[in-house]
Amino acid sequence: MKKQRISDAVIHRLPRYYRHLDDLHNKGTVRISSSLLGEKMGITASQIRQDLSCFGEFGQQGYGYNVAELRAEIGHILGVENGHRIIVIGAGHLGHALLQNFDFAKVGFQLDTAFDISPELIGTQIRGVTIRSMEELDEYVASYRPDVAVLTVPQNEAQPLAARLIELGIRGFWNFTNVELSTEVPGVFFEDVHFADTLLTLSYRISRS
Amino acid sequence: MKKQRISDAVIHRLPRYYRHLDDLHNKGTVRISSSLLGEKMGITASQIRQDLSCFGEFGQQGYGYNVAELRAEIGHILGVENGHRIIVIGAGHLGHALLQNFDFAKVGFQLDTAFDISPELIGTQIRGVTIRSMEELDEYVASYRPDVAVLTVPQNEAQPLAARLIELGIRGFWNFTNVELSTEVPGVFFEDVHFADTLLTLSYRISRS
DNA sequence: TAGATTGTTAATCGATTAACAATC
DNA sequence: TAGATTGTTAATCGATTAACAATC
Repeated sequence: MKKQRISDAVIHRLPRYYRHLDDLHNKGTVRISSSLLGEKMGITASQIRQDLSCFGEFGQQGYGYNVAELRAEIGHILGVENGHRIIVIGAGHLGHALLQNFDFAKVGFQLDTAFDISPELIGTQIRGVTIRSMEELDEYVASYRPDVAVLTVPQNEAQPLAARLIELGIRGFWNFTNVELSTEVPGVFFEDVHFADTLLTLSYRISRS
Repeated sequence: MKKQRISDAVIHRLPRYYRHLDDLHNKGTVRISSSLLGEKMGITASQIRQDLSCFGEFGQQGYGYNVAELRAEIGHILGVENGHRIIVIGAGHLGHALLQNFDFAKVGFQLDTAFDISPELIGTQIRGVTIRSMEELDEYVASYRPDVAVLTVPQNEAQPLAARLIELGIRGFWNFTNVELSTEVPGVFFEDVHFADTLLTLSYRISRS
């Protein structure tokens, strides 16, 4: 096992490994070789072994990998056992869709609560999660200290809201607004989900085929 | 201008360029140099010039790039003027959120119609888009020939549905189900939006900071 | 044991960055 | 003109692939 900085390319493949291993696991597959997994994922066996070697030795010569074990190891690397706590800010259509459909627990997140400004929504529940007033936000975050905030608010509110939350100790943002967030504060991370970008990539591809 | 295969890395940066240029354009910025744009985007000026050189010469020595012009050029490369036609399949929470909030026109797509199985939804409209019965799907696609389908249906329906749509001539899939789609048919493209992957990346980062 | 498959080192390939002549 | 900044070529860096000894 080499001990070095993990490249972004590797980090971005980890969730994919996790997803595919989870898939195999659910199908009852007990063992898998790097070549078979590579075939399934459309990457080389070499790359898989190289990637995994950044984190340890999880396989066995002549056998391959135990699916359940490797899945758990990668889950561990990704931090799914850390019980990170998450809140949703903005319960409009998209926020509502996430609250209703997205399985936060499956990726190891504990969904605590949601916030919105709309009086009709405040006090209601979606799948057991209470929607609170934005006025309670500061106090809530200060006392319950969630790790991550999902931002499904209007564009122009995103950056100031993020700044406010960073000050209150939030360390991760799952950002669905179409702005790229940033901060000077170290140890704070953003994952910007730009829907339009992927659709434009698709547009590019079908435009020249 | 070098004429060669465009790498995925470049293709994935194009929408970002487009977004940032659009942003500058909306702010009234007339010209921008590669170094200033790079600063804004967090990449090197060299990379921007190298990327753009794959498609042509859009700048001027000593001046930089005209924002409106470069924005239009990249839009053209991405195919936003092609008026691609798109349909949404599945008008549950996520499909509904997209219909309600996502600006398809802004990325050059013409949103034709949506489909769902729910009798309560069929016949209703969301932002002027009619929701039709899934039973009309084949006939509709066969006669109106949309280019792209947005898949916001249950996981297990995704792959067979995609196969069916490919046969009917759909060439692009904006896939929000958590399965990776594939086909043998050439000229068909998939953009899988895996929400969980980005959240897991975030989990990884906050777990080790 | 023989076959399979790992983890790792070395080789290759490609992408990013630097440098600079050309020129607006 | 002088300064700025491009497009492109060359240099560097890093990521992917290939190869193989180790070993289950």
